Amino acid sequence: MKDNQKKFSRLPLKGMKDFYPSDIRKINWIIEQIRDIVELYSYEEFLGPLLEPIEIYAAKSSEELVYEQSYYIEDKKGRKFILRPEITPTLARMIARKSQELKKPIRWYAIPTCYRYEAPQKGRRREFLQFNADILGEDSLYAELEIFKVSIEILTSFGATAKQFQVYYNSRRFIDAISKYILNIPENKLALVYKVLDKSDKIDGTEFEKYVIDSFQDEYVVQGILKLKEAKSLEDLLKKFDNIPKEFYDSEGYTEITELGKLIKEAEISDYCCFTPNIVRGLDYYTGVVYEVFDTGKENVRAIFGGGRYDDLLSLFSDERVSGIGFGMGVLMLSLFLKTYKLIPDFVGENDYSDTIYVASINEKVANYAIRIADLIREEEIPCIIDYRFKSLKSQLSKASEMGVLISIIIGPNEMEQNQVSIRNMTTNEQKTTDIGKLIDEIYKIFDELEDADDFND
RNA sequence: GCUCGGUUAGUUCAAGGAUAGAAUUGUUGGUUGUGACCCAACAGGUGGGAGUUCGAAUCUCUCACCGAGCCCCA
Repeated sequence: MKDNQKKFSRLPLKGMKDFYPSDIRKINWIIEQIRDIVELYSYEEFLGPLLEPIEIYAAKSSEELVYEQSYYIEDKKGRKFILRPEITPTLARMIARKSQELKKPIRWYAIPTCYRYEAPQKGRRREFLQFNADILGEDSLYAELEIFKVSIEILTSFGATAKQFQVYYNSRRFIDAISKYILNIPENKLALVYKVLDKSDKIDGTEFEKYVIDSFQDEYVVQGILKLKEAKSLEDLLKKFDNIPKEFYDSEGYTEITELGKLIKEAEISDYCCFTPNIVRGLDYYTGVVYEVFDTGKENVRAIFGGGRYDDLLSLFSDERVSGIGFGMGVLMLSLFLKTYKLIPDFVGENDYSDTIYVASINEKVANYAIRIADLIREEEIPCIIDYRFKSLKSQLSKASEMGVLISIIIGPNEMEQNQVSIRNMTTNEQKTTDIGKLIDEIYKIFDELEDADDFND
């Protein structure tokens, strides 16, 4: 009889995803690899609450935006909280709380689940994992260099090459200097310059030109911005301008870019890095060097990840000035990149039972004995599965074989009486009966044989 | 929020108004304590709602969801 009751939808909520074991295996594999890299650089993991007060996000952008594009919840007292759309404000809060106590520079990373109420699309979901790493309290450009190196190493550790991705960097201070000393743009229009440049890669040539003209009526400025968009290198860019004043060359922005270029060269990561004057990033709080990592191919147009330097991150929470540089990376976007270049090996998604022992029992009378045997094996930290069907040995071994188990243990009344077990090598069909005391040794022996056979095959 | 394309067993696909099929997966079995092949049985489906129609998986509308993009992107 079927009941006619309506069943609920099996799908997760819009923009959310169910992670089955095979999905989790891939995600974990990716995350572990990233973790290995940042821990080599001695970054420490932190994490904060999923809920935060709305103000700490609203302060950075308009409150409307936060309400429109965030999940927020109300507690029983009617207070509104936000499901974190990013973790940087939480980081700032946590640093501000203990800034006197924490040794600088601070190197921290986090892998928070974040939420944004937006239309899902390629590389973007409403619930997503983000990897963040930041250095705080290190003002020198070596911090930038380190962040670049970490970014590059994360990707190369997966096997990605300089042909597949590039770090495009710039400095907002450099744009400031160009604007101020060369283009004579008033300071209150700087934000507009950032905004226009941020658009430059997103809309095509003629439309962009129109957009620039609409934004700045001045012909000289318009030409200047177009030069910023087109320049392939620093020298190339500066060649396009006549009469560059000395103040420009003395400016913080110019020296920062040239210094950083030098550091990149010395660190031998020039192949991966490229100065690109139209990279500015959308975020308001960036003040210095900004960068984005792009897939160089056509398949993933979006940035894989990006970051930059922010000088007064703590300002929301304290008067103390701590400068930081960091990046945030969507794990989903990274996995798309890795998939594009086939950098996730097939075995990652598959469950591996090759180190697992399968215990099959002839009948239920030996169940207790079988459980004791399994515990013995687990005490050795060897994974062990018991088949509780106690049916035909045929079906039990068949199951073990299907799963890819390499060693099975067979237990019946005969073995139990003698305090023995039968141990079967599933690849060679060799089977022997031994005393319980020798079980573990026998298991290791078979594992060794299997490994040798494996080496021989290679 | 907008535009376009989708939605049929767990999965991949058929059926283009009348009986929804296959492959694969899953479960069980193929006789006493020995797996991989093979065989059999069983299980499992038209996203929700409304309309047109004698009759709708199929045509129309609508909602939901999925996908590609746009806007946005902390």
